[in-house]
Amino acid sequence: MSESDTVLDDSKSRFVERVGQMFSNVGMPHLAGRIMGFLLICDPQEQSSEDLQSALGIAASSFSAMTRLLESMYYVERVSVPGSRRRLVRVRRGSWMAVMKDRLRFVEEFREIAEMGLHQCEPLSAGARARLEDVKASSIFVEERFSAAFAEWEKRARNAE
Amino acid sequence: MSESDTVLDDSKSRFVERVGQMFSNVGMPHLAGRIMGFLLICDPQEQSSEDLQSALGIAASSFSAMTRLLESMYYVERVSVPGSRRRLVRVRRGSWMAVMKDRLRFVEEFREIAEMGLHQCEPLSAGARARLEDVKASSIFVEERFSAAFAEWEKRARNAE
DNA sequence: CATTATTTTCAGTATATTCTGATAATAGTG
DNA sequence: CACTATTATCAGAATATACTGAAAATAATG
Repeated sequence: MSESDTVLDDSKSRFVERVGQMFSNVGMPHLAGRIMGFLLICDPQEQSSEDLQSALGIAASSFSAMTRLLESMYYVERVSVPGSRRRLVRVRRGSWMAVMKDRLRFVEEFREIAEMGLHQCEPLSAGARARLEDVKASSIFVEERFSAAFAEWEKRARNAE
Repeated sequence: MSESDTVLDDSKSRFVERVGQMFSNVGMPHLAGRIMGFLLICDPQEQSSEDLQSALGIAASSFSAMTRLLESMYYVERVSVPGSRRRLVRVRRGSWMAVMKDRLRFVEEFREIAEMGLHQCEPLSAGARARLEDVKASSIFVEERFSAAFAEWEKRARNAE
C-alpha cells in the first residue's frame, strides 16, 4: 500500500475478504476479520476510523463496535495522536498467536466437560465411563502439548528481542 | 444410565446441555452437540433414532439431519441391526480427538492467508511484509507442533491395541 | 466555557441459521 | 411384489446475529 488508502486494489480487497471469511468461520464477526486483514497490510500501520471506513466501506458504528471487540480481545490497540483527537488503531504484536490461543480454549472446556460427566453423572455404565475417560485423556494430552508449544514460542520471542 | 433411556435425569441432561453449548460455541449446531453428549454417557453405546428423540425431545427430522452431519464428519457411525431395519448410532473411537483436529484447521488457513498476502498483494510496505511474515511464522510453528502432537497420540493409540 | 471532531449508543433492518412438522423416499420383511 | 418401519427431504416458523444510520455522548482545542 503506497500512498493514501482510500481504495483497495483487487488483490488487497481479496485478501481482506479472505481474512473476513476466516474470522466468520471461527465464529467471529466478518467485519472484525476484514478490519484485521486490512490492518495487516496497510501502510502506515496505524489507521484512523475514517481511513478504515472509506477503505472497507463500513459504517462508523460498525467500526466502533468491531474495534472495541478487537481491543477487548487484545488483538488491536489504539494510540492517541498529540494535536488531534483521533485515536488510531493498529494490530498488537503477537495478536495472531493470541487469536490461535483463543480459538483453542475449547480444549480446556473438553476436559472440564469430561470431568463433569465422570463426577456428576452417577450411575454410569462401564462403557460410558470408558468413553468419558477417553475424552478426558485426549483433552489433557492436547492441552499439555499446546501449552508447551505456546510457552516455547513466547520464550523464543523474548530471546529474539 | 441403567435401563431404558427414555428420560434423562437432571445431572445427565445438564451434561448433555453443556456439550451442546460447547458445540454451539465452536460453530456447530447445538443439537449436534446434544446428540454427541448423549452418545457419550448412554447405555448401551448404540442408540436408535427413537431413543434419541424421546431422550432429548427433538424432532425426527433434526435427528436425521444432525446424524448425517456427524457421520459426514466421522464423529459417529451407524450400524445395521440384523432382523431390523433400524440403524443404530454410536460415537466413533477417537471422535473427540477428531473434533479437536477439525477445529484446528484454521491454523493451516492462517498460514495460507499469510502466504497469499505476501505473494499477491504487491506492492507491500516493509512494515506490512513484516507483519505478514510474523503471521506466517507463528502459524507454521503452531501447525508443526500440533501435527507432531497428533501423530504422537495416534502412535500411542496404535501401540495400546 | 463553547465548539466541533470523533466516538459511542441505540433502534431497526436485513440476513442467515436452527429446528420443527408434514410429506416423500428408501429399504428390509413377509 | 406389497407392506411398512425407518429415514430423508422440504417448506416454513422462530430465533439470533450482523450491520447500518441517526442521534447522543465524549473529549480535545481555542
